[in-house]
Amino acid sequence: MKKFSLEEVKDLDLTREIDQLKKTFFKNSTAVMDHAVLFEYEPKEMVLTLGTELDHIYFILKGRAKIYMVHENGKRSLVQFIHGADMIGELSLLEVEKQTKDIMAVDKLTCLAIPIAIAKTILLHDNLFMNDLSKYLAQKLLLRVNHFANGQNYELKYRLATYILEVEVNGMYVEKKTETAEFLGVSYRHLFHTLTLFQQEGLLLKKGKHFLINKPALKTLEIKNFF
Amino acid sequence: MKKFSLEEVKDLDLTREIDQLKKTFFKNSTAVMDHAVLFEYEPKEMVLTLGTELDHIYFILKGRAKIYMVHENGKRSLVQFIHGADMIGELSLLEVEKQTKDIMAVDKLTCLAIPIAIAKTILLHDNLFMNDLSKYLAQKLLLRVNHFANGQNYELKYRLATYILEVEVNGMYVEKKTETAEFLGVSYRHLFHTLTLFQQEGLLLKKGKHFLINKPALKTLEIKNFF
DNA sequence: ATATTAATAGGAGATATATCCTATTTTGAG
DNA sequence: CTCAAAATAGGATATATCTCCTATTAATAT
Repeated sequence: MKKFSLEEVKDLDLTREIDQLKKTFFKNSTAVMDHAVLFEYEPKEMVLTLGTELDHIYFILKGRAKIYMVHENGKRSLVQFIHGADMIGELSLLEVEKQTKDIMAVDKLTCLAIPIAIAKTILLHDNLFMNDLSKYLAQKLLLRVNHFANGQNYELKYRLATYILEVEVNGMYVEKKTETAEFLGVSYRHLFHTLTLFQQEGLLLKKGKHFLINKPALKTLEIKNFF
Repeated sequence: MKKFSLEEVKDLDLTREIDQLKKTFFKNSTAVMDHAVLFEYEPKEMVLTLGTELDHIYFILKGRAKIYMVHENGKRSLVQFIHGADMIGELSLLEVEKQTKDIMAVDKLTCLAIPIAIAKTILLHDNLFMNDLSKYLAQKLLLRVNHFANGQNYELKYRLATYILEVEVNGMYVEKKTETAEFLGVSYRHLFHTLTLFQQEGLLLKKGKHFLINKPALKTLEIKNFF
C-alpha cells in the first residue's frame, strides 16, 4: 500500500474522479479535502482484514475490490464487488459495525481517504452529505437483497446466463471463472459443470480461454431486474 | 385497514410507542406529528402490494409485518420481518426504489404514517433525522447481508438450531413452522424433515403442537453472530 | 354451524449443488 | 528464467434441498 498526498495527484490522472467526488458527496463539505490522502493498493492486496479498527473512510476512485464475510466455519462468502464511487467504512463511520469485513483489492485500487474523526465532525453534520449517504445505503440495501434473494430463488443456470449477459464484452464472456463462481455463490466445480452444459446446448462457444456467447439463446434464461 | 387521527390514540395504548418515536426519529422535527395519522391493519392484510406508489412513510408502532420480494417466476421470498420502530417506505422517501415490495401484516399492525411530501420537506432537511435514518439503513444492510450470507453458507440444521434458540420462549419452540420455513428460506417440507431429525437426535421433544427444546444440544449447532 | 383456507405431517423421488480428487496450463514473483 | 501459486478442467460420489403427492387437523370467515 502506498500513500500519496493530494498534491501528487496530477500524474495519477485522477482529477476527474476527484472532481466527481467533490460534486457529489462533498458538495457542501469541501473542507474535508484538506485532510484527504490517497491510498493505493496492489492487486490482491488486503485493504482491510477482519476486525481492523478503521481510522479512515475511503472513497474508491479507481479499481475494484471484493468484500468478504468470514464465517465461523472458516468459509467465506463474497458479499459484493465495490468500485468507482463506492465507499469503504461507511458502517464504521455510523458506528453500526462491530468488526470490519475482509476487503481485498482486485485490480490496482486507488482510494481517497478521510480520517474518521474529520468525517464525523464535518460530514455527519452536512445535510447534503447525509442525504447522499442515505441514498447510497438504500441503494446498497436494495442491490444486496436483490442479489441474495435471486440466488435463493433461481438456480445457477439462470443467474449465470444473466450474469454473462451483464459482463459480456463484444459478444465475449471473458471474466475469470473463479470470480464468477464467488460472485454467484456457487462452487467452482459446479460453475464449470454448468458452463459445459451451456456449451453443449450451444449457449457458449469456447474460443481459447474465453467464450463466444449466443446472445438470443442466453436471453431466454435471463432474469429481469437482476442488477 | 382503519385510519385514526392522533387524538384518538389514548384508547389504543400507543402513547409509549409514539413518545419513543418523538425521542428518536422526530427529536428535531416534532412538526411532522401535526400531519401524522394512524393506520391499523388486520392480520394477513396487505399493507402494500408490488408496485404501489407510496403516499406515506410508515413507522411501525405495534405488530409485525413481512416484506416479500416477488420474482418473475411467480415465487416469492421473504426478505425480512419488520416490527416495532421499523420503517416502511424509506426507500421511496429516498427515491431509490422503482417499485415497492409486497408487505403483509402478520399480527394486527399499527403504524404512524407521515405523508411523503411532508417527510420530504421536513425530515430530509433535519440532520438529526438523517443521521438516524442512515444508521437505520446501515443496520438493515448488515442484518440482511448477514442473514443471506449465512443462508448461503450454513445448511439448514445450523440455521434452524440458531433460530430456535433465538425465538424460544421458556424452553419451548412455539413459532409457526410455515413462518420459520419462509424466514430460513427453505421449503416447508425440508424444514419438517429437519425437525424430525432433531426429534430423533433428542434436540427437540414434541409437546402437543409445540416443541420442548434441548438447549445445550442445540447450542452445539449454533451459529455465532447470526442475528 | 358450516365451509373454506391454512397449518401440520410425511412418503417417494428427483436434482441442483457440494465435496473431494487429480492434472494441466497460466500467471506472477523473485 | 525458474518456481510456486492460481486458474482451468473434469471425473466420481454424496447430500442438502426441492417438487409433487396425499391426509389430517386447526383456524377463520360467512
